[in-house]
Amino acid sequence: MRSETIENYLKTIYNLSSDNTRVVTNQQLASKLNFNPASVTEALRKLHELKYVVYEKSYGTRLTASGARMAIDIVRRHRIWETYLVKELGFGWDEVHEIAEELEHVKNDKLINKLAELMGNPVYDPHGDPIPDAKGKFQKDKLITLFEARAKGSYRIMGTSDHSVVFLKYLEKHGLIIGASIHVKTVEEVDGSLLITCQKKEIVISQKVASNIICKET
Amino acid sequence: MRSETIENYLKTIYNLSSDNTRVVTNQQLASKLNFNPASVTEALRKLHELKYVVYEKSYGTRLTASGARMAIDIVRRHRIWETYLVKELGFGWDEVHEIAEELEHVKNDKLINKLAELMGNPVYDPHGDPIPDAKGKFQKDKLITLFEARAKGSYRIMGTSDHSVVFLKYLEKHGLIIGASIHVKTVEEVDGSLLITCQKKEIVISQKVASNIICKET
DNA sequence: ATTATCTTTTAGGCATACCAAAATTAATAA
DNA sequence: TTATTAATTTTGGTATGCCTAAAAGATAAT
Repeated sequence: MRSETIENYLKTIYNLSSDNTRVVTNQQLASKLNFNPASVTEALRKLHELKYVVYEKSYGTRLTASGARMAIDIVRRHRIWETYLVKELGFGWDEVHEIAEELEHVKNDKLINKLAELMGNPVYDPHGDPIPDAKGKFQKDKLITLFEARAKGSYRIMGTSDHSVVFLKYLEKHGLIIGASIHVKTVEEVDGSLLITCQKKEIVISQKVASNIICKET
Repeated sequence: MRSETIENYLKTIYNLSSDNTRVVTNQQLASKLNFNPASVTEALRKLHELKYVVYEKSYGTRLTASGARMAIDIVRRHRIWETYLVKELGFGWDEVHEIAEELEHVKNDKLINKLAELMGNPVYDPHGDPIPDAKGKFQKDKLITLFEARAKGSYRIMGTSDHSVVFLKYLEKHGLIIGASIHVKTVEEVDGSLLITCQKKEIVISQKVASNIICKET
């Protein structure tokens, strides 16, 4: 199999399986890749032989450890390139996806690591998606403001940068206390506001508030 | 035909034909591309249909205008990437060729032009090969020092930056006067010295001397 | 001019990666 | 449970781009 073919399948399976927690169906893959389902069946059988996926017929597919690693490496390349194009070359965040789709197939660790280093090893790309490091690990411990996070996912509140009574009362009212687990459900591009859940309640918080909440990914 | 296949053929034909001045044989292509001659025949017939080459059987091949243009665009992308990798990312000049071989296939004019701009639109790559501009033209009129040129080719001496009597006598002694045509035969990487011919005589000139001779490509 | 050599082309094959249509299997509803 | 519907797989087919071996054509030497 051509390496680009393998990469496109693994990447798509990874994205559809939400971090490899779910099994992916042939139909999902076929529609995402714009292929005929018959082609997907054929490809999956080969990927199974190559030990990149576990494929049980008429059931579904999931990535093996080596398949997931390869997928994460592709994701890293894609997101580093997107970040580079936006931050260093001045592209708009909406025009970089297609270019990164091609650049991601250039497999050279030194190149990607140098680009990452040049930008201070960013942890999120311009769309707010997390960038795995060279070892394939997603940053989870670094403290960031909720504004910097700008990504769907789960976080734990670790502190605030605004210590005024007004602000702390506001947080307390919504249960946004230190140690609380929150979940970012949507990120509004227009004004940077976030829709989050905290203790089963949904709250919309503004960019301003978000930028004063210090948290870490969980 | 896959665009990468087309590009690899056109690029190779361009390089073998020395700026499209000669006709290229199937065997030359086959050995350069590490393909069987039979495969080359087949590909050339398709490239002829696609109007990228003029191919007469058992004679040879040359690029059409559109084929040459495409080849030059590939050369531009390749050389811009090589320059970028060396100058901006700190790669060694000897390790960038393979990476550029992959990056050159990413066709996005805006990307290449931004990279070029970032570097001040360089006219030579780290190996001393000329970089065509976005319109496919090679720089020929710009005045440069012979040191900057660092490339095999023909030049005309247009002046000097060192006007001392000693220097001018030195030049005169070797016939390196204003208006003289010279030809750079080899560039010594170690010390930047050049082996040139001037009026049929061979002369080695140091980097120091070269950097005081102003010339233009002819 | 004829033979020997070298190059190019033809002919037939193979793997990849896609497709459409038919057959099978699984899921859902009556 | 059976019928219906939906998803998956099988079967057979296509274009691409490479291959080898044999045939044809061009070149060079005697």
